[in-house]
Amino acid sequence: MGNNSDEISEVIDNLRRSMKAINEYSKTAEKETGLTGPQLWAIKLVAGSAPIKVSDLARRMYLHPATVVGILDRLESKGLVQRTRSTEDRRVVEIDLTAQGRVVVSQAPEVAQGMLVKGLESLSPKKLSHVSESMRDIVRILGAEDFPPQLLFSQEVNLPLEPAKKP
Amino acid sequence: MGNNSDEISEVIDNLRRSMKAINEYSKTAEKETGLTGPQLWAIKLVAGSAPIKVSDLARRMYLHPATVVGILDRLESKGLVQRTRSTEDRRVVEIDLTAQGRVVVSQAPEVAQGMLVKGLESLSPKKLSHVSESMRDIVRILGAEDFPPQLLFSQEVNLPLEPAKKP
DNA sequence: AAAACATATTTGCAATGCAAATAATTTATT
DNA sequence: AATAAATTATTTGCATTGCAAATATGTTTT
Repeated sequence: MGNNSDEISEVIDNLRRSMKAINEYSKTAEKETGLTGPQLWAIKLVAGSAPIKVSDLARRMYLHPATVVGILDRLESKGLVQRTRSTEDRRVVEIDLTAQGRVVVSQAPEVAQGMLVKGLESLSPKKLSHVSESMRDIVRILGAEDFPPQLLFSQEVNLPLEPAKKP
Repeated sequence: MGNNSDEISEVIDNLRRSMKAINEYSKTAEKETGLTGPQLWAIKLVAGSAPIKVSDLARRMYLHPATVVGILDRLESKGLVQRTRSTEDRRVVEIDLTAQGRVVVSQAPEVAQGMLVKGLESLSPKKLSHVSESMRDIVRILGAEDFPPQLLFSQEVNLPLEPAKKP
């Protein structure tokens, strides 16, 4: 170490800045939609793969089912989601968006993701590949290769961890 | 857009993975120290610049003073910090570490930061400069250049936003 | 049929976080 | 000097997140 030290601490600062910025933008989205972060996250996940079981939703959010039940209670009381007990397996509850919920989701900004997509698209291919490689380095350093991505702008990521339903 | 799309979504995934990893490590640190994230954060800030006023601490944590008071209550009841009312300005309360608090801070792992420092140090200078530049790009994309870094391993960052005390 | 398992929920708890009100003190204004 | 205004920390009240443990109901396995 020695003269790298400034560059290193700059990288870490910038990582923290990015995290803070992403969280801030998510806070802005909260204000615009009237939903809290977890609520927004949950409703977007629902929007992406409705109908979804409570347990699956909890799995994707890495939260305890009891926590998700609370979040769903609040979303339901705002009229944004609805629960229906499955007829196939009467233990499970399927979560769906209401019409109002669809409106909210469609208007909810995806600010951080949106900015990132737009900004990254504007980079030269060379620069983009540097960024891409750098993020891989950071992920490797953090030993986070196996962390599943959490909340994405594309719908077909984040497959459920459970086996598919039976025929 | 088009064929960049995979690379872009990979960057975003990796950014999220990193954030998640950093948060997870902070959770681990919580378990080891018996302190919650905000408590650990607060006590480290105190350690870095004790004695510190409540209002300064709140400013540095970007939290409402009332919130910080609650955190300090819990740290104080664990015997890790102590409050002393300033004699110069009897409105202000100075926060200090207790001996026990110093022990906790000295043993508290800085996992995420530690791993990053170590990992970044092991990169070749060329790679490090790519990483460094890439993080600058991301910060610029997010418009986060002016976000102050929050929680650093070095003590002399994060200067208070208030004017210096008068002579 | 009984035991084991799975699913969602309820209850009870602790912590974060804010806003508004309050008490004490200092600074500014008249 | 007296009053008004501003600052500092705190208290109170509230909503939310988050978990663990217990419960109710239903399904699968033995």
